[in-house]
Amino acid sequence: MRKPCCDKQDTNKGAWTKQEDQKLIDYIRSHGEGCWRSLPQAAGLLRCGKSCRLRWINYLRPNLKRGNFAEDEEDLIIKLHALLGNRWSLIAGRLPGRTDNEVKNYWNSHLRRKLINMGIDPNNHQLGRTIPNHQVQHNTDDAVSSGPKSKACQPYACDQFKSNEENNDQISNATSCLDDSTYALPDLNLDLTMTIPKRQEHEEPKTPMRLEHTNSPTLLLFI
DNA sequence: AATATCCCCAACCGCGCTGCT
DNA sequence: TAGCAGCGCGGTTGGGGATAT
Repeated sequence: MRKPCCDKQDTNKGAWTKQEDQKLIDYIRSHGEGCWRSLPQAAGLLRCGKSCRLRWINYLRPNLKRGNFAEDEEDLIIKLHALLGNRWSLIAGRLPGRTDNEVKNYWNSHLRRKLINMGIDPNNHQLGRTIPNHQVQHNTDDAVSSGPKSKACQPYACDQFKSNEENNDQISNATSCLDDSTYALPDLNLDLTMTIPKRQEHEEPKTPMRLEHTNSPTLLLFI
């Protein structure tokens, strides 16, 4: 049995107060991010470290964009979701000032519905068709080296989409508002190079993560 | 104006990954 | 190599505001 991340009896839960926010901001300004487990005590907060980290990353961090997503941000999220599935942190990494939580919430509350209304299955980015098994071999877990976490979403099968596009009038209608010329993966010209903001000088450079996608360019993610 | 329902989003929870001993 | 601690991620929840009746 895993130990809880903190002694929950002594921690506040729920919405953060302005005083708590200020304590967290002050502490991180003078000591920097990190050591989340010991941070609450050091900062005089009755919160668990996880809660502090989340509050900082999702709300208090400087340079966060608040408010509505621009149209180009929406398009980018849809395209990246088609490629990466529910890898919200990777998707958010391509949207300056946006957090994974924000992107995830926006997807679930707006973009999912938008795709559904357009007749597109938001889980696999297909146009309302069941995907034959042999055409979804290159799923997210195969394409992106990571653990067994991803279970909700099949990435976009570009060859399937192309064949649909040739034969189905519905498709051009449904995808028109997504800018057809860029929505189809083979033409997608996304630079998905990702860099770690702060790498210590003594650290070895990480090996790029290779995303291989049938009929699509190889993508390298430096993480 | 009051009540019900819907929807958004901040926050929580559990689990996997990584690094250290 | 195993065990542990800490961090990060994705899924889920619930409070509260917005909207409908």
